[in-house]
Order: sequence, then C-alpha cells, then structure tokens
Amino acid sequence: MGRSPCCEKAHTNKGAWTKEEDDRLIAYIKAHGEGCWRSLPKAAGLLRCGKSCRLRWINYLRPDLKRGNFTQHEDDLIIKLHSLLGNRWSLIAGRLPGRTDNEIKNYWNTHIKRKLLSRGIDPTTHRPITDVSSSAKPVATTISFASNSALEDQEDRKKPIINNFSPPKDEGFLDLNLDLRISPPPYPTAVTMKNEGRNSLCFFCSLGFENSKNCSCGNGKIIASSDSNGNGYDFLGLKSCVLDCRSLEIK
DNA sequence: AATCAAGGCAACCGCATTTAG
DNA sequence: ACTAAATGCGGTTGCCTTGAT
Repeated sequence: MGRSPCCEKAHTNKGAWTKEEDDRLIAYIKAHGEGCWRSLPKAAGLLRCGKSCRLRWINYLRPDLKRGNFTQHEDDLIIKLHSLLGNRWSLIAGRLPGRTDNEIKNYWNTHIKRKLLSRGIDPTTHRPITDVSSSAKPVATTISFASNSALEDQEDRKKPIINNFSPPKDEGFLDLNLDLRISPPPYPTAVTMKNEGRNSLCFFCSLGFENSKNCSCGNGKIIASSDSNGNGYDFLGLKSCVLDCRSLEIK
C-alpha cells in the first residue's frame, strides 16, 4: 500500500534552512560530490530529508547558479520554450544556464503570466485571449507537448497521433503540435526555405539556439536535415525517429 | 503607527520515472 | 522479468516582505 517515506519524518527538520545547515551540506558535497541523497543527510550530520537536501543544493547552493533578475532575452526565451514545451520546467531550465526549474516556474507564475495576460495573450495556449475560434475545437495546431488536454474526446486521447506534420510557416512555431509523434516531422532545410523565399530565422535560431548545429537559416551553422545515414534530423537535440522530449536536457 | 492585502519565493508533497538488486 | 528503492519533477503551500490604506 503505497511507498514507505523517504526518511524518518519524526527526526527531520522542516522549513527554512539555516546557515549552519547550508554550510554542512556544501562542505559535504564539496568533499564527496553529489548523489546518494538518501544517505547524505546522515553522513553530513544533517537532520533533513534527502529530498530536501537535494532541493536545497540544486536550487540555491550550487556554485554555478546565476542569481538576480531575468534578462529580457531570458524572458523571451522562456516564453518561446513554454509555448513549445508547456510546463516542462526542467527542460526549459536546461536551456537557461544558471537557472533552476523552480526559479523559472516561480518567475513564470509571478511575472510572465501577468505580462502575457496584460498583452491579451493566454499564458497557457499562447494565443490571443479574444481568439474564440481557436479554442472552440481541438485543432491539431495546439501546443500540448505535455498532455492530451487539447483533445476533448476521451476516445481521441487513446489514439496516437500519426498524421503528418505540417512544417511551420514563417515563425508560427506556436502552431506546432508535438503530441505523440510516431515519426519526426519533416523539418524545412535552409534550401527549402530559400526556395520558398523565406529568409526568416529558422526554428532553432528563433528559440535562441543560434549556435545549434541544427540551424538551417544561415544565422547559425547550416546543416543537413538528416545525418549521413539518412536517419531523422536532430530535433532539438533528438536524433531519433521517436520523439522523446527528455533528450532536450543538457547533460 | 497599525493593519491588511498582495506579491514573491523557498520549501514541501505526492506522483512518475528510473535504477538496482 | 519483477519489485522495491531512489531520484526527479511539477503543483501547491505557507511564510516573509512590501505597499496601500
């Protein structure tokens, strides 16, 4: 029946961390490295749950964290990534060096949401709030990477989406549907974009990945849309025929 | 100066996923 | 292959700070 607690709650501190606890945790991780969070509190002499130690380290004590206000560029990047990934905070954080998922999540909920609402944009769908027609029915243009909530019909939720991908026109990436693709969508190369008379930023550059080897607009590096073996292109760091968003993480 | 409300953020909780035995 | 433990993640809560009255 359920799982056993990760630690003995009766003997663990809760609430805000003290300076002394922080120092102990930092000293222990400096000496032994990260990992084995369950046994860490005891070994470090902390009366804390392992999960609590991990959270404290990842969100506040890590030396590579960037504290302070978000820049405009970071704002824009978060909005773009959220439109693509939804509430996948860890994936979004992976594209913002020095920022944590918790920090970005809080920032989204307290600042960006309000900013978008004030601009008349729905922070969930990234569409204009007045655009009733788009929300009236579940069209295949809804961004719903994380869930099938855009599919109103329960039966539809059980079906994998296998229809072909329509490549984004201009910068309409908000119209991507990334739900449960069986095969990778055909990504427009620099050549096809040129043939179409499109000189706008490619998908990756638009997301702020100018240095991505996947850049196909000339703003970054031009690459072929498939590898030498003719396999699928590297979609956001995913070289596969199965779309697994976890590969977006920066290891 | 005191009180209240809203905003902001750190931390916790519970579920999902991954890993190890 | 199966199961339990460990870890990771996203949602939520609660406390502290700040600004308005």
